[in-house]
Amino acid sequence: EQRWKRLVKRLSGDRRFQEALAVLHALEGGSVYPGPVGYNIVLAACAKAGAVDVAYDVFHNMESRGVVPNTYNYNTLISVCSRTRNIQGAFDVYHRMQDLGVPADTVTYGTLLHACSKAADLDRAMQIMHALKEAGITPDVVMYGTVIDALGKRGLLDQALDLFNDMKANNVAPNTHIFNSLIAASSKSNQASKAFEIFDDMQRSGLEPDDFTFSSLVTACGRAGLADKAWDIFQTMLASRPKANEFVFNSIISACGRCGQVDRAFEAFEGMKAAGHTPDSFTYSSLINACGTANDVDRAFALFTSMTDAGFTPDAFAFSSLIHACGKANQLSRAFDVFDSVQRAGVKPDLVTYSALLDACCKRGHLDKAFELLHQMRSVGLEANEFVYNSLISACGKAGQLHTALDLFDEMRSRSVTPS
RNA sequence: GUGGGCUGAUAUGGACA
Repeated sequence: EQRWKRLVKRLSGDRRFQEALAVLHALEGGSVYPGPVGYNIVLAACAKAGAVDVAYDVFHNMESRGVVPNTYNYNTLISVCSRTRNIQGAFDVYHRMQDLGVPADTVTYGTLLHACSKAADLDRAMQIMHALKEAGITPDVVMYGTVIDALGKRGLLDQALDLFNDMKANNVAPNTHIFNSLIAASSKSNQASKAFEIFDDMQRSGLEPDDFTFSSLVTACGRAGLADKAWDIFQTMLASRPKANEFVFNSIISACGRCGQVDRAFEAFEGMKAAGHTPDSFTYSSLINACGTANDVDRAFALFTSMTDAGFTPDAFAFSSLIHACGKANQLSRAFDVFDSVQRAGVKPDLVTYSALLDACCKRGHLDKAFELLHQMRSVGLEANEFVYNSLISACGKAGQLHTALDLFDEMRSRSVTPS
């Protein structure tokens, strides 16, 4: 009886959706009835794979086979829209289920809220929250969590905290997700002390901090320049939870790097490997950055080499970090060498790669080279952003080229790039 | 009626100031 489920799961997990459907069709009229559950396994796999069109096909296929979609099926379809930031599609599905009298549940609302959040439509999310309360429905902990997290990601820490209080006033008990979101929100808003307040609150509530908690805390310290505090909390955590995951290690490496603590960053790097984790692209670019921040270009290059020796393909982040390190140490020709090697490595330089090099040129007063790069990036379809304009304008200013600076400023405004 | 299955929320890396 469970065999067909495993088969359908495996097939749809391998993106063999048509074969999965064929299995469901073959079961029709037999002794087992996969029904909405069977189709939802396929739908959920489409959602994970981001295969929107296939998901709709599966949904229609289910209907045409006389299987009436239930709340779960509609929820999954809403989730598909949500993942692809198709907020309109999500609400269309919701309205359709209302029209057909299929009851919405907490998951429906939670998924809709998540859709709003992914599409950065916080007003709509708040409207839903209010509408639910008007209808006498108290949002559950996941709904609160979704909106709290969305607010935090937009830098609206105070509103996130307001909602946190609102949920407690409604007797909804905060869980680990909620506290972790708030700690991450504090980190994003560069409020490390707030992060620790929430951390204390979390422990007073009897909840165990997890890897999410610690990586957010460490990141908060790193952003605030609290090197020792980052290291402290990391060490304390290791004492009680030696099996921290790679996120935690990457976070401490990055935090140490930001604070100019290269040696600690490398110590954590060793600890990471000793813990059995394979360093990933986050690890390497954080380390390169750590070297760059400390003006140790040679160490950055050595690391870059060991990274490729280990069979790792550098990505645009690694290259940009290396270019930035060269620029910061006034090694412009080396920066250009790296830039050339980007293309050779088959990596597409992106806006940040260009702007790192362009800024290095600007800082050295090589306006000609900077404008050449501007031209070059435009020729591959990359437009200048605020960072690029700022670099150029400030370099023109220093070089006494006021006309050019003003022209750039006008151009920037006419393209409605916000000056800062 | 009850239980179960498929669906929703959290953390890490690069450029100007």
